[in-house]
Amino acid sequence: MELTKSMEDYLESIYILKKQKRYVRIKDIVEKFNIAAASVTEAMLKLSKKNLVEHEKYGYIDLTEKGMEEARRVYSRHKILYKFLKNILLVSEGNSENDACEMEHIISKESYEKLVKFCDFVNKDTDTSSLLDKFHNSIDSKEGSCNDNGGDKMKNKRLNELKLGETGIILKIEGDKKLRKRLMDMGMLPGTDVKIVKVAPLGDPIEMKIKGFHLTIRKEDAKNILIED
Amino acid sequence: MELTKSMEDYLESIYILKKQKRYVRIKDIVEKFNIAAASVTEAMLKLSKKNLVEHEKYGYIDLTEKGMEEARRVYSRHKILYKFLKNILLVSEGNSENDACEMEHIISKESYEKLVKFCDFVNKDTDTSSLLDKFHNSIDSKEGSCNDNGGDKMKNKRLNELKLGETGIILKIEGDKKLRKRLMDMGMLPGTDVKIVKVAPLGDPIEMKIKGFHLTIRKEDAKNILIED
DNA sequence: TAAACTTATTAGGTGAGCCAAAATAGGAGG
DNA sequence: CCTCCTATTTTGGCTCACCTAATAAGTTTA
Repeated sequence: MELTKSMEDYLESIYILKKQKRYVRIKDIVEKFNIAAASVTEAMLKLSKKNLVEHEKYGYIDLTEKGMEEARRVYSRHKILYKFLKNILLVSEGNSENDACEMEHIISKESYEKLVKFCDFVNKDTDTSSLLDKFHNSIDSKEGSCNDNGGDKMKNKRLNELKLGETGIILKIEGDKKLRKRLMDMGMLPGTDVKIVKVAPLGDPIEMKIKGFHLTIRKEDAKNILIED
Repeated sequence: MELTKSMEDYLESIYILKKQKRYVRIKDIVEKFNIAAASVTEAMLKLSKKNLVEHEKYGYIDLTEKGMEEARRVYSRHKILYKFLKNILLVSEGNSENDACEMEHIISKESYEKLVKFCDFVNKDTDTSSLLDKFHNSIDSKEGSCNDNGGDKMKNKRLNELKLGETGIILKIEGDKKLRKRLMDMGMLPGTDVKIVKVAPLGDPIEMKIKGFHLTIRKEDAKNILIED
């Protein structure tokens, strides 16, 4: 199907309006989005051609079964995103709503499903609520730790500087060609996630998990791998 | 400033490429996004005019101080979203990356900051990790509970059907005009969040929290308020 | 029932962001 | 120094999602 963000927005708003008003007309959508009526008329024409909406000239607007499905798909994403932002992260109502409105169009099915499970889990598990309270308290107190961008310049580490249990993403591999090739053959490509799983007594060698399997390299070699975390 | 998604993407990619390559050229960006070189040339022109990028014809591309700031703002959002999706929700690498790539442009400052704190909290608090493990285990086992859209039709409840502690969003208020006006004057407008905080023995009256203050209404009246959760 | 008002449609136009094809610049090797 | 190849720019065109202004269809009301 592949709908644009706008088209999804129109379908979703028709869906919501119909729950409240029984009859939806061009004007309702105009008011909802604050756009020119001409734009809505045009959009309804397009959606009609795609069999997502029924709309005869100067008449009421309705969703087809297909349109309903799409609208529900989008709206269910909206709701879970809103809940997560509002109730778990304690984002303000306005920002939760706006962010949910945008993210609903782009979140993948997998992320959506995992987020549903996460919210479910937080709701049902009793241990979680006290922990969540703890988190909510901590939000207000310490205002630090959050570098929007200013301040420290996000300087990069090298692989040997990562501590046990830490994770990072490979940014770049330095050193001579031979070494670079050898490391890359082992799966160390820029963009790959690594996690340090064991460090020998003197910090050498270092064992890491990469692409699901374990890999051990010498500290000397690790110095050639730039990491960002 | 108000940059479009595309422009933010270009800035971000230049930022990342420069960390890896020292010199960034049109071709690098072409390869990164798989678009025509003409589009990149055009975009660089626009960014130059906005003083975000330095680029002389047929030469190297560099970020100005201002461009660097913007790039870092976007990139820091990317990283935290990726981490959250990948490490907390256990979304696959590909989807985490793609979703982060899109969401980075739209997430509000507040949501971003709260998400940073949340990830921080999860990392530092030791109680959390065991709980997170519990969540991660639960992900694989129960595959249910996640209605993408099919199946149940998201039917709406009425306010009196909400249980203690549950939350919902007001969808619509029915009943005669007088009642509707009275309820709306108390702040019950469509779109408002409510949370049930107390229910008297026979389910009447019902006390709820709405817009920060408490409100008590009769069960009879609550039946007129449609809720979606 | 016709004027007055509201709502919707048509027509024509804009900017963003992409494209293909043609023209041009820069660098490497003969 | 010229030729060839690749990288870049120019040109002209396309779609999407908006817009304004003019027109037409419904609706209300005197």
